[in-house]
Amino acid sequence: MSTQIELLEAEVKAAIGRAVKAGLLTLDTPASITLDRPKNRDHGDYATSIALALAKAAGKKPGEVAQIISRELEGAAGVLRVEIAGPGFINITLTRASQAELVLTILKQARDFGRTDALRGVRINLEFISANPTGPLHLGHTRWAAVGDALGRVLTAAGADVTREFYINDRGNQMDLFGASVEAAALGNPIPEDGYKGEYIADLAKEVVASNPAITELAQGARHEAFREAAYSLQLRDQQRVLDNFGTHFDIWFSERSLHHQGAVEHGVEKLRRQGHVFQAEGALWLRTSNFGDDKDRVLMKSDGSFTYFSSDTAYYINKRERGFDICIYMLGADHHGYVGRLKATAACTGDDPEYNIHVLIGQLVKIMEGGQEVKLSKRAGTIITLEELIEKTGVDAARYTLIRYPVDTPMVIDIDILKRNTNENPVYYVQYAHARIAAVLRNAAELNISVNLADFDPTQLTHDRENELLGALAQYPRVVASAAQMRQPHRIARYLEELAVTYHGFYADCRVLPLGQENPTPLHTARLLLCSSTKVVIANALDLLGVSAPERM
RNA sequence: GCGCCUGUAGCUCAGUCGGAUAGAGCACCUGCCUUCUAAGCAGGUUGUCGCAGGUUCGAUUCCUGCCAGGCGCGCCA
Repeated sequence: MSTQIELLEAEVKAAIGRAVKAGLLTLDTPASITLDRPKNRDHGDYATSIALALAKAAGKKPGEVAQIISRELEGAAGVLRVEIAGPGFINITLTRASQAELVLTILKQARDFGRTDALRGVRINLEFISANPTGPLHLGHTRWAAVGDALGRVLTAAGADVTREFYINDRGNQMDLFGASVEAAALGNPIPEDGYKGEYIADLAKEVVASNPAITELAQGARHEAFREAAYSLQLRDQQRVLDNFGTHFDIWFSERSLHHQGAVEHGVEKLRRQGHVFQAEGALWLRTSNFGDDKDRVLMKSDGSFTYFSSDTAYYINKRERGFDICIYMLGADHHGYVGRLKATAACTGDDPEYNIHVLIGQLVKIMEGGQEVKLSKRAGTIITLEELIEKTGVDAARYTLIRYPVDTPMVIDIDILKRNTNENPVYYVQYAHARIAAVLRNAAELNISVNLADFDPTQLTHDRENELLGALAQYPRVVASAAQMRQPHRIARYLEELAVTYHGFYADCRVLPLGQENPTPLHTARLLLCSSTKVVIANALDLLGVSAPERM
């Protein structure tokens, strides 16, 4: 079950333990050892700077500590050579065969290879997109549609129990304005001053009237409501359809209205009151969020007796926690970063630990280039690019991959023209190509009747540098998944995939996998074939975490 | 004014607890398919890691200040 890295880390730890026991070192054995994959191949298969880190505590020079540890480490399972370099790095070279065992591990675990239990048992509510149902999803939502979904998959792979949730902002002035806009379009009246003006409003109007011709005959008040509700339902369904096509699925579509209907807001206020952070001032009801780092206190109920949007937010958070979620992750756009303080403070007001129970990810905005120019997005002016349009232009895989490839706190620039090109200017093809290439090799191998029986795998066959590099890259995968989950950074999966693809392509160029001409299959052919097969498994698993397909042919 | 994010090659960007000679793609040049997918491989060119201090064996990474850009600071939703 353990990968070679984990085993080696345990060996290093054990070596330190032995040194301490023998009185060679006086210090506490560190809880974890970090092994790095050195960039320079002369530095062995793995390197650790643990001796440098422990030098001070041990009261010795780093070089001496490294000497002591490396002496204990020599002869450990699978270790071929231990060397000390520079100020005290310990460079470890493994026997080739011990590294090659990984192939069997991967092929046995197959789809489960890379899954960890880093977050086992943790119930996570992952909320993202949460758009108003007053228009199509646009590029602002797109980044989250891709990244949020990928994060959900990554957290699941790390063992967490994840629920993806979309909060429908179906309450308030925006909805009325939206309804009034559709109504006006249907009746041929001018769209209200602050109304929605996109073409889709006219389309919605037609659709509403087509499905219910009598709607225009209703009395004004009833008509207004009927238009709003009909348009709402159509628009929501449209959002769901588009997200479905994009491969982003939600477990729960949570209506803000339902929160109010079930009295959750009053319940939330009551809970906060019991915690002692609610107070009355200037005729309004406030939450003292400033006690927990917020810049100012927030109003829960206005002096006119109505609840604020903030009160919905707090109620919603409390509702999530009462549904049993340990961690609530929010994914918000940079234009909402002002919410972080109050959300965290709200969590603290309910008695939660804002460092653990709530996690707010802020995504910087996406800038779009097309035809060499920046495309300005304005819902008002109707110059939005919708998620659907982006998919039409680039395809789901290219769009998803590009959006996920960058950390969310970087403002990113997307050039539509580049995305449209099916060339390796888009790294997704480079990665997918590696997968398709392996698939082709495996197809050809099947025709040649080469054994892919695990029992015929001989790890000592894999002695080429390229094979060694590939094995090293494959061994990284589980820890990449774990760190992507822990850091909430799915882009790490994409970057890893690119590295793995580079390594595979290099291997492929230098290491012939199948027999040439009339040559008979040898154990080396089988070993390389199984190495290819295990690489294919890892690429497919990683692409799956991004929601990107792993094609058999390209 | 206060707060969050960003500043790394000509362009777009990577770079988990500080680690060895700072990386990738694109762009530009040169080689490699009469045998596994050339959407590939190999090689070449490209840097004041925004600036200035500090912390230490060691700083692109941590701390402080400054400069530049993006975004936000309602009893709006």
